[in-house]
Amino acid sequence: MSHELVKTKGTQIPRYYLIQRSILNRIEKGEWAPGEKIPPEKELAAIFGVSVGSVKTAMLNLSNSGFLNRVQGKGTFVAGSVIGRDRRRLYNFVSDFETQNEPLSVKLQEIKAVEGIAPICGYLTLPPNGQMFRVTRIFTLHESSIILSISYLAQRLFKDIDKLPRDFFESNPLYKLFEDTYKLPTIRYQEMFSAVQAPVEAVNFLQLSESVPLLKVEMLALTFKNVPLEYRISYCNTKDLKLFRMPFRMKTHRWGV
Amino acid sequence: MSHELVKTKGTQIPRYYLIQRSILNRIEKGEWAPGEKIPPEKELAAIFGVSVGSVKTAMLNLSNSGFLNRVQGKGTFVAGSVIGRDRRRLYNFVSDFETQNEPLSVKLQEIKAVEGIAPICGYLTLPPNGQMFRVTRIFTLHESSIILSISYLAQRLFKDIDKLPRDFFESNPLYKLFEDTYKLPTIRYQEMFSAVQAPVEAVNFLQLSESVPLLKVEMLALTFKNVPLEYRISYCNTKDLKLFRMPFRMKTHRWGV
DNA sequence: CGTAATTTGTACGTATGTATG
DNA sequence: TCATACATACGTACAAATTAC
Repeated sequence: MSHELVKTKGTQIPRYYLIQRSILNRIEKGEWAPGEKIPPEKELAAIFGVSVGSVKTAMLNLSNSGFLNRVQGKGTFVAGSVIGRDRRRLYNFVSDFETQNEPLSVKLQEIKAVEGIAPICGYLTLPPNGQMFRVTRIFTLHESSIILSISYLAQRLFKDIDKLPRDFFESNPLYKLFEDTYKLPTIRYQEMFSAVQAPVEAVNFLQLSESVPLLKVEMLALTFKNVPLEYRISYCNTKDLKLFRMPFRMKTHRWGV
Repeated sequence: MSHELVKTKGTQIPRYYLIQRSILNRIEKGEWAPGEKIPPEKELAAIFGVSVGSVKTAMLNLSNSGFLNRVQGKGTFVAGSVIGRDRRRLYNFVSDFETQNEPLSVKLQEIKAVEGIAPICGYLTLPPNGQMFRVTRIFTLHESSIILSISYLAQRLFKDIDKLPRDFFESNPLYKLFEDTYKLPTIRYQEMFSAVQAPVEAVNFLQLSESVPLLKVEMLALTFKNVPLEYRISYCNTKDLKLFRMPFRMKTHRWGV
């Protein structure tokens, strides 16, 4: 029994926190991959040389923060991307506060190697002439095009993504592709909202008769250690449907509030 | 010692959940008001006839969900509105992903009794000719007007709010006024985003030379039992600054991830 | 199909550490 | 310095879900 936590006496850092960090470290290094089962509480308690209670606290914290999924009777598993964690998506397109969410369908328009676009290289921590892929997609609802989405990815991280079959892009969300094929789960993301006059590409792709105001959403998706994965610009036609943010609810123990 | 939890044996509902509900119930009824100190763990354990551990679990859940604030050595206190819970606000106006948040200042433009505006009465669960107050405010940054914000409140809930001094509206956020003066904390809110051509009021108040695209944010703020408090339309000029959503982080125990 | 083994969930009791006033 | 109240930590027991036999 090799206790990994050599000593905590004399320190003010709680043991469960050290365990959290240790587990998270293994996940970040890919030692424990998304979907994988990690050792049970009792086993971890032995490994770390602490009580099951301390391991439980650590695992509950990591579960609450979305890094682990715990299932009674089965075990504890490494979670994937943030975005897919909740059953429902964070954003939906609705016509009113009361109406239900409508599912959008995706169509891949183009995937192309590009390089050196000024502010985007900065977001992706690439040099000014950095090699990127540009993924252009259209989101439609009932035959009408609602969103033009343009994603930029570092070629370094997503080798040969342009060789993948189109189907990969249309049957799954992009973050799922990152996670499954490239082992890069999305851990957090930032968003910026603004309103713009529709640029020409948007007028074409969204089949607008003229330049109308569009909701522009810029998103930066990051994985572990704040490494940027994707910078995305979405132009949303909010004439009929508006972008709705679900009220956030966190789960705590199994019986949340 | 009058045990409030008569029995849980034979049921599948955990004790800590019943305690949660009981505490939350007292808060909703105003028995324990925002800011007030609630009995310590040991005392509650005696009241409910359970162990301190069960009370702790219940209180941690309520703390994580934002209904309670716990301070080591002081006690547990009833929290106020969601919006002010985190130190930083959920939304900020920035020019770029990297830039820091800029503090906006508020100016009350007008507060007026109005009635029967079609979809808004529905949002506020008022009859079609319902009596409301309309609060018009301008948010500025460095002398330039960024946001025109129009709030609608039910007169029934906010009696004589139009008699309050202007200062009340300009020195504090609106949710703070709701909570402090009317004892109505904001428990959750929904938002809808869209892009619109600036309407005439916005052109005037935001001193626009012409009609430009504006980010329109509709918000519905709710208190306990999903009672609507405020329906707000914000027109944001995103020419220079964009609406930025902070990456969400939840706290679990004191030493979060 | 029932039974046992595994694993997490709930619950109790106790002891000690640490922040607050 | 001391009492109070929450935080951390241990150990134990049983319940409930899942899987394998």
